[in-house]
Amino acid sequence: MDEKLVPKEDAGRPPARQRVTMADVAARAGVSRTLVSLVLRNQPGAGAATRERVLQAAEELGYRPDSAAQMLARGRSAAIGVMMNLDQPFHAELVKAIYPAAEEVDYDVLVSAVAPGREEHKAAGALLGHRCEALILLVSDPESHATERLGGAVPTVVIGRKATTEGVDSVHTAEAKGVRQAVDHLVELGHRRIVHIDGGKGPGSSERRSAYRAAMRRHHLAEEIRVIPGAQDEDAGIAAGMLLQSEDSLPTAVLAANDRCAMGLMHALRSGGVDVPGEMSIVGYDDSHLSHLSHINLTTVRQDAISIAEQAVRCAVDRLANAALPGREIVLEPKLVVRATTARPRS
Amino acid sequence: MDEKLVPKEDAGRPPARQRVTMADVAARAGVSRTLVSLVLRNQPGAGAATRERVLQAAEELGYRPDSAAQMLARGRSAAIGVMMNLDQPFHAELVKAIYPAAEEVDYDVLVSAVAPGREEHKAAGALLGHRCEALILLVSDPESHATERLGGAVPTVVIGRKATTEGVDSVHTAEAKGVRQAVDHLVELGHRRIVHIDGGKGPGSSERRSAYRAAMRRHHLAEEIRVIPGAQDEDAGIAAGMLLQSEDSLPTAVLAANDRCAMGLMHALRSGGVDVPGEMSIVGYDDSHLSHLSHINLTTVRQDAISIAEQAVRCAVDRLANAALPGREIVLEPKLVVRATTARPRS
DNA sequence: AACTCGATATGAAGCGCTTCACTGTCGCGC
DNA sequence: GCGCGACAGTGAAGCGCTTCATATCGAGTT
Repeated sequence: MDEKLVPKEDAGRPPARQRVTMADVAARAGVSRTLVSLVLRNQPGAGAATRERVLQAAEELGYRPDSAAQMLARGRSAAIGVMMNLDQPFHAELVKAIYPAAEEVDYDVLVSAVAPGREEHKAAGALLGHRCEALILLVSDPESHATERLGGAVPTVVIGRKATTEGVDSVHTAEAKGVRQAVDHLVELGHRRIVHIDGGKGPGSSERRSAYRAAMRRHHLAEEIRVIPGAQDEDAGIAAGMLLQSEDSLPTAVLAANDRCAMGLMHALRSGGVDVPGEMSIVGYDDSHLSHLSHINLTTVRQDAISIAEQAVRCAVDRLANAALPGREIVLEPKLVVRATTARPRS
Repeated sequence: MDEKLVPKEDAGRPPARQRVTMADVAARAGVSRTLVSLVLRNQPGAGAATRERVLQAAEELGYRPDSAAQMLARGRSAAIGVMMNLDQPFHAELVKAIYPAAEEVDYDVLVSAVAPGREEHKAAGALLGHRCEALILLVSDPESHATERLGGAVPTVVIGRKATTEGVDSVHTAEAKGVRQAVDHLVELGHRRIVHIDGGKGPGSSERRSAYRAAMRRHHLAEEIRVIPGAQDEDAGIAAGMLLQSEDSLPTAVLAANDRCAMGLMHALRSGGVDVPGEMSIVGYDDSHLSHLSHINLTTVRQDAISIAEQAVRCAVDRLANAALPGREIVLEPKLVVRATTARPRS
């Protein structure tokens, strides 16, 4: 008899705090497990008094539903998986925005990060193992198209670049437009020698590169086109800054790969005694934390993390409702934020 | 008969890609589900040929074990939950280091981030719902002691400060020692007017504050003690930089709350024409990405994310093996990294 | 008085997996 | 030639939950 009651405690171990289960709550409230289930999910079917009793019992026992069991029983996880890269501050912004957006449509969020020794397919694989119903991939390597196929039939949204797989949605900003706005702004101020430090193989950089070229041509500045190979970090900006200063004459404006790159550039220039924006104007990209800072006050192109997140979640949910939807590409408008690092050229 | 075989497709919906389950793999390989389970977990008990056949069947079907079902059946999740704050770059470092450390001891990692509208107890609660066997809390608010109690009997490790709850372990660096090293270094260089910009209510800042005071006293510099209230971000550094420049005379050295704060300070000083380290030496705290950068080259106090992560995982695992362990406090040695922002005072 | 009905409650089945106890089948030693 | 252990493989139970079909009952309806 009591073997049945205490099946787990034979192993000589201390009483081994058993998990509080629904049955415990049911017993304490003197009702069936089914009813506990109903009450805890706010489903109708229980009387007010009973409901109260159940809630109290749950509270007293510190009951917490087991999400694994829930999902198994329900046949769905009610979770959206998000793959991110911890090195990218913008990813952090996106994830922060995805949480509320997913909650809005009653989904949990599972985060899986790419880390050294934990490549994209591993990170995304973990999400699939947890039976996430949809995947949102914040890619950092624009070449890694394999990951977006990993999901197979699971609705997948790629953030940061166009998806290349049939049936995979994507959300990103119109890089070209942002770059064009930046170039237009500089040209309007009177700049002609506008250099671009590119983002190497980072997300969006090839688009930005060609948009820069196109924008320059539109202003009949084809001869002034100059792309300095870079990356999306401070070091690239510093390197570019030193390169430029080692040359005969400085350009009057630089369009950096992103804010971090712009920061590095500014640092290098100011250390070298170059006045920004007096002698050189600088435009960043991202409108990250950095750029707001009072003394930095970087002119930059803003990508709106909140709308991106909302759109991505919406894509996922729509496709969840109708898997046959054709792949969508949602392109958001970036916005040039003019601050203090751009001005008329001196000459 | 065939009702049994296709129980789900009656609902008029399109064939509804069924999840590939172990039974599918078993059928295709012509063995029992049990055997598939064994093979997939590399357990002995299957012949080499069969094993091969099963693996191939799984491969062909794109089978992926359902971790919820696994955990339900096993009675354990084999996962460690990590609560982090996406705004803290150092948390990112820690999480990156926790992944491999956990893998080492055969645990998965579940990440749950604090975000606007998703407070600590919610983030940690989600982890508990997923039945994480242990919790690692990367706290950003040193006052939020309630979260560490949330886990109840679940092994909990707090990173970043001392735990205040019985039976909760903690891992952090010896703030005092790091600060002392920094002050010693500055004093050795000949500085006497050493100011500290504190980190407000950020993690570790009250410890650093009092360690600064103590270190100054040890050098008989009690009269020079000066703490400027700040925060752990660039803005605080900028504000402090402007404040200092508005005064009659500058101190010769500043110990900043952290690297970001130091960055802001440097920015403000250099914009104001103050030479670093010529006129003023600066020491940061964290040894984040930023400080390595060639042109920044910040002297700073390193906290070793990798060891912290390893220790935290070890604490969790140890307590998992023996819940009755007394609460441990693991204090790691910080290390002063001398770079280019500190030098002898000019005078 | 027999009935229907909504509100409240229950039991049993089953989600996909692991585990445990078990069945065959060999090959080997005595 | 028989028993025995090792190996290969199986079936059934059960993890904690949801869901479906069903039971119970007092109040209205006819």
